[in-house]
Amino acid sequence: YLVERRMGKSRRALLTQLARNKGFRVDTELSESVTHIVSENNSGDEVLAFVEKQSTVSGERLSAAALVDITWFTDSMGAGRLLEIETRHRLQVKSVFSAGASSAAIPTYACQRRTTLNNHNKVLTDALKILAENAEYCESVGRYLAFTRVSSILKSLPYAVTSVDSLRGFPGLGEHCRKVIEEILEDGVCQEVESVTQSQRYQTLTLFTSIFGVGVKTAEKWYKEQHQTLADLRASQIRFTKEQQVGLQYYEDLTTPVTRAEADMIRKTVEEAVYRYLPGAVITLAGGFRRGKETGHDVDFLITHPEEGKEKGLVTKVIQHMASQGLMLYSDEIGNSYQKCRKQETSKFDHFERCFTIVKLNQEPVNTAVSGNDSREGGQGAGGQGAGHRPEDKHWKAVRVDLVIVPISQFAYALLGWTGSQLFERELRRYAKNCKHMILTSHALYHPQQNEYFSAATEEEIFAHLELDYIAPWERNA
DNA sequence: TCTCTTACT
DNA sequence: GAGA
DNA sequence: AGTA
Ligand SMILES: Nc1nc2c(ncn2[C@H]2C[C@H](O)[C@@H](COP(=O)(O)OP(=O)(O)OP(=O)(O)O)O2)c(=O)[nH]1
Ligand SMILES: [Mg+2]
Ligand SMILES: [Mg+2]
Repeated sequence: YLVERRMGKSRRALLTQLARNKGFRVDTELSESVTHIVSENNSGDEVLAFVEKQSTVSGERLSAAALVDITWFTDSMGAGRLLEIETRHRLQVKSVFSAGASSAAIPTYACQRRTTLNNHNKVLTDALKILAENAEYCESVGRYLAFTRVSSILKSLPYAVTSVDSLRGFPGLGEHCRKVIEEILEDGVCQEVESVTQSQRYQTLTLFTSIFGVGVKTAEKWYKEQHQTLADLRASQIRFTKEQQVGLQYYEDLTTPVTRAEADMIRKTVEEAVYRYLPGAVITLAGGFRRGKETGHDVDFLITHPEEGKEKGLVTKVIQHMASQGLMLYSDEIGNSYQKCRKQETSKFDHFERCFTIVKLNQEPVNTAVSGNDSREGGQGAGGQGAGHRPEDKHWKAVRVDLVIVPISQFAYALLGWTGSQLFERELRRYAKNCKHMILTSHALYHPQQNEYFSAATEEEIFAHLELDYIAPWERNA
């Protein structure tokens, strides 16, 4: 396999052709059948990083392939056969651990690790996620966290786990998780996980908690009342909250993943409304999309202004404007009144506004047959006919959108707080408290003992205050 | 035995 | 469920 | 009780 980076498309094609003419096999895809990875003008570390990125999809194991310099390739071409790899051919990997030795200790907190989207252990992490969810359904926060943390460690590994022995020293990985992993490595399934997923309780609570406005408590209550399907709920006499009403009404749309392209379209709409009132405002896409995800359950935006205070009261205006366009299907504004009024202290806090909305995203009329939302009454304007199916002329989609208006002085904290992932946030705050005796929120970082607040203009500065290595947004997929 | 993120409606 |  |  020839690495294109720094070699160039044309030169790579030329060398590939040349080698094949001489009877060598050259693959254009990385796979486990690759024996040599040849690169030109890249360091061993760079090639390794590249290989890791490539092998994300199917988690192939390439550890057998040797990383070699172009000189090995040219020498071999000259000799007309595959030469033994000499030291001068071998690309040096700085991290020393190329030889397969178990590498450095894994740090305890997810905020001390880099977790990108290429998960080499999806089967294992999916299984642990199911046990975590099930613990949540048993209202066991502790067990939920324990399973979730181990799952996150496996997501951060640059290789696929193949033996339980290699798991020694992993923080938070105890008897129970080890047994789960062992069973899956052995025969592909774990009995406990299988019995959870096939249980009626797990399936029903998963369905009910996927409704906006429904948490574990409510799902459990409805399950105990013998409800099992959305149709049951809709046909019942249950008194739904406003959130649950829209959650059921737009269920189909809200459970359909939002694409990056849709996020960009919504950004345009938000920009138009925001700039109308505050032309100098700056809008930043946060949440999972900022971490590089291709899809999400919602779209998260941060809005600020270079002049402190200019942003005050913006949320309401933006919501009202979008509502006047008929684009606001639901909104819940959240201000900043303190439940716990801790001391006086500056205008450090003050205005910080949020709004959870459901917006109407206009779409091109699409021809792909059946799909629909609420099974009884269709959309607003037009006639929703066919029982349970989307009318042909429904040309929009309901999308959850979160808006956060933040004064520039708190922007870095809000950005860090709203970029996630959720586990990354919890771990950052847990680390701050336990290791640094500090409290981190999405507004500030402070030291209660010394009554000191830390200002930060960038996320880098916050990591520095915490004495953590900087972790980039795409490495926060814990 | 205690802890497990923090803040809002 | 696991660590301090 | 729910949301992020
Ligand atoms: N502190 C704190 N922050 C949270 C919590 N839940 C979410 N956040 C932050 C981090 C998230 O990345 C950000 C946006 O939340 P979302 O629910 O939209 O999740 P995210 O965008 O990561 O994924 P998504 O694709 O939307 O499901 O808000 C929480 O429980 N505590
Ligand atoms: Mg999101
Ligand atoms: Mg969100």
